[in-house]
Amino acid sequence: MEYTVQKLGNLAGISTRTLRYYDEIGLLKPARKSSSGYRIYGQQEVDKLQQILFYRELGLDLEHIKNIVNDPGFSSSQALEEHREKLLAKRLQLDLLISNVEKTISATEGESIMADKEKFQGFKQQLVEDNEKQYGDEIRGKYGDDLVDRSNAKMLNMSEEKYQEFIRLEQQVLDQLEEALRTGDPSSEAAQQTADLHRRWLGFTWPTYSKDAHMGLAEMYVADDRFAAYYDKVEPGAAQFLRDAIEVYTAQQ
Amino acid sequence: MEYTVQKLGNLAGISTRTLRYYDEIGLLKPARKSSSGYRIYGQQEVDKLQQILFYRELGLDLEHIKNIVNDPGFSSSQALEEHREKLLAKRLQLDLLISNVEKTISATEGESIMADKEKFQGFKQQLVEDNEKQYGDEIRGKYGDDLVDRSNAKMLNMSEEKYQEFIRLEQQVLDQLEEALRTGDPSSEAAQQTADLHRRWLGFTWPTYSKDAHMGLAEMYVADDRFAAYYDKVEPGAAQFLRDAIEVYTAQQ
DNA sequence: ACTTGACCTTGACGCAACGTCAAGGTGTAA
DNA sequence: TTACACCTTGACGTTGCGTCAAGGTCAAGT
Repeated sequence: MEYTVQKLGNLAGISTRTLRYYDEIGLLKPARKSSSGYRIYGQQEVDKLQQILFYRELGLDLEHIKNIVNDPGFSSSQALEEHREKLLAKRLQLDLLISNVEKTISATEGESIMADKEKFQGFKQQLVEDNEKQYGDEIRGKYGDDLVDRSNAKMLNMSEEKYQEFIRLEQQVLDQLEEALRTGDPSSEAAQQTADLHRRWLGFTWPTYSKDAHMGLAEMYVADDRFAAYYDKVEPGAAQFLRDAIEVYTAQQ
Repeated sequence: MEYTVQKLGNLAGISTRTLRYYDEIGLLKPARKSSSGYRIYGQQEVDKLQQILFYRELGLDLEHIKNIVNDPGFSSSQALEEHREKLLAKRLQLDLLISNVEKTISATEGESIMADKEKFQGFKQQLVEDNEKQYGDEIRGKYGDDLVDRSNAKMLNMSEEKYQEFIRLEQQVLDQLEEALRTGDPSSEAAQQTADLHRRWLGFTWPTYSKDAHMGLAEMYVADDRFAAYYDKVEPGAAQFLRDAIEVYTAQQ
């Protein structure tokens, strides 16, 4: 039996465009071309197409399929195994996505205040992850894996009331920082109060306190644009000012 | 604070190209442009970007995000709910994919004969599904839902030994059909034997036998290119011949 | 012989969300 | 002034086709 594009397309349940495309990328070439240039497929091509569609159903991309069906020596089992890994990873990601979306939905239902909170939570979580990626090794090297992990866990599992307190305190730090900035002096009473508030604020997310870690974080506030921006919202230079205040604070205690 | 593309990019952890793109599609436009044409973003834009990235993390496409962040009246909860449905559907599909890939892998491990078998299984399954889509209503209307469902279930759950028999019988049908074709007569002994073999072959997948259903399937062999192609592999016209033989067979019994 | 109408061809744009050059203007520190 | 980092717009590439568009081919009916 010989088939033109449409015949084969109907047979296999695919469009003629798809067959032209497969020809174009060398995945499935017709057995021959008629005198007028028509693509003519034979039985071998039908069989091969069946293989191709089988692997396509499994979600492999055409480049891999090309290798599998054209190169008999190609390890299709290895390709499938790799493909499986990719799919599993994709599912993990998808599960995470779904749980995040659901969390967001249930938060949105509970009024917009909660929505903001959840948004912030998500943002925090992302911050933690980003931070982990960028500074993870460094901080872990300095303060140990355990501290970092416990800090993250503590933040993400905070209770509702604690969270409200945490938020209030955060705002207080910002307010106090604004006032302290007007003194222009990092060792002023207002500035030192800011540093103290900041220390208490840290208590919500850090399992233990140490001057070194406190100072290290302060340094990061000026080194990392993302943190700097958070405090510079108050006023440009606020992050630097806070860092200086904390330097005095940690030296005094 | 004001930000150029790179500053904002670093702050948010995205590329400048992404910011240009968001500007281009009207998702996030800079607060203003400097005299030399530089994009300048302000605090509002930073906040908006944060929202955008939050929803992006949840996997929403930019078009939806645009609606959510630009149109305050837009129901973000509805968008999220729809998004959730889509994700769940995706996960179902993914689960199915993974199970198919794993089946294929374990089949491939048990030697290439098994690989062929599984491939065929998959193909059959697809055939059943396709067929269901195309003729489902029609057949179901004619013979009842139950018969169709049970036929599918029977085929997909066939035991290993049964399956081997099934395969052998299938080959016998084809061999016998080839021989019968040489007689050129659908009522010949050879042709009637073919029809009988075909009947027995059906017994493997059909829960009950009826002449009507047998004849109906034979009609489908010539009506549907996919089935026709399967038998026309033997020789062009084989499907038609088989149909004719079955017509005689069912009339005689 | 001529006209439909169904089939075939190649070519090229569109899709989502950017990555990645390329060519050229701008800002600033040495 | 020279370097160098930063900015701009423009445009192609990615994946797997869908969807026209403009134009040949083939069998059937008139």
